[in-house]
Amino acid sequence: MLQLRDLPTTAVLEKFAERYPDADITAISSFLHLLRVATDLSIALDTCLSKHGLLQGRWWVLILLMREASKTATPSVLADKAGVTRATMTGLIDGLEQVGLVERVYAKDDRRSIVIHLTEAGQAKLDVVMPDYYRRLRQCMQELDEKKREELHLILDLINAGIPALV
Amino acid sequence: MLQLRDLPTTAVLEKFAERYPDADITAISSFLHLLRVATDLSIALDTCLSKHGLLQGRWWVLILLMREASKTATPSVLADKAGVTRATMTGLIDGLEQVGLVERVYAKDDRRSIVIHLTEAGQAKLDVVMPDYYRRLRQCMQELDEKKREELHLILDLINAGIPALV
DNA sequence: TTGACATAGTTAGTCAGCTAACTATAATGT
DNA sequence: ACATTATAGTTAGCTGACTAACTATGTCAA
Repeated sequence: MLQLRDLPTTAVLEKFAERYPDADITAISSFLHLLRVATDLSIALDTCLSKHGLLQGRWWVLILLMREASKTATPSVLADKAGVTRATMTGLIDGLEQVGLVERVYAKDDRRSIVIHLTEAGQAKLDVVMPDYYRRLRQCMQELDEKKREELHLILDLINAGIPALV
Repeated sequence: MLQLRDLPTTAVLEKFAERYPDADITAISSFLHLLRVATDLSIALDTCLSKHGLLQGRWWVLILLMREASKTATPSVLADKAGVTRATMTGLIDGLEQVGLVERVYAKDDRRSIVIHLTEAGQAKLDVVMPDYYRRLRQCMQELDEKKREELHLILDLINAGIPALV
């Protein structure tokens, strides 16, 4: 995703709207603002995680495993939940297995399938990363009171409902 | 950016909050919701642009050039405004130049520098892409009234101000 | 004035995503 | 029962970001 360092001013958008009458200035402005803040958040998250030797992909896999009572899941399920292809998940698991945070366990009932297991080291890594992440995130959002958080939730759902119209 | 197909329920977050007391459940929920909607928007934008043979990077370069009265800018300035490295901008310009949407013009005053010029074909491409993009975006955001757009703006600014705390 | 540093753009190599094709195994319908 | 189809995971190769190193040119201070 681009970082959109230089968002258009209203004056620029008005100029564009003269040439392209379909332009809805506040819609464009909201859209770009949303993309920009989200990109900056994502970059900040990566920076935070990289201090612990993780990136978003691997970190998310660990979290998905921790959510399970058995601390295990198949690569296919993990891929679906993380929103990546199975091929990408193979790579993420390779990386995590090499540093000992997860292990591949071969299934007996279906010999095509394997399960990925969160190791003790993987859980220990989360026990360091998550408190740090949660503490930082709390600070990041502290100026947003509960009312604003609810407003945001509603607004995001409205935008989300409109996404099919964009494609 | 991950696609976060499977956001945690409040129940899952409460479970995590037991183990990690710093967890601020509505902050986490807002954060992930924002990232997810923005990612989906970005993917939808790419889908829309790809119908015109563009991706976000190249499209944004064309827009930045069109904003200028001279329809030109240097690669360095474009890189800064698009939030990519100069190396990446070299590649974006290569691609745009190959299909004739921009051209490199060698500067006389500073022989290190070149300027990138939006060609007639580049302007013509924008004149097709932008109305389509604006029309779709208007539809996508149509359920968001002006009041909600202002609320969103305010909320995003608050979150943005908190980002340094996340890094 | 000239040596050190700064700036503009490019090149080479890395990385994490992707698609498409592959192997192995399981499930299914005739 | 067995040929076809579906599923699980991996591999190979592509892409568009990135960093680091490079060439060429400009700037500035001793």
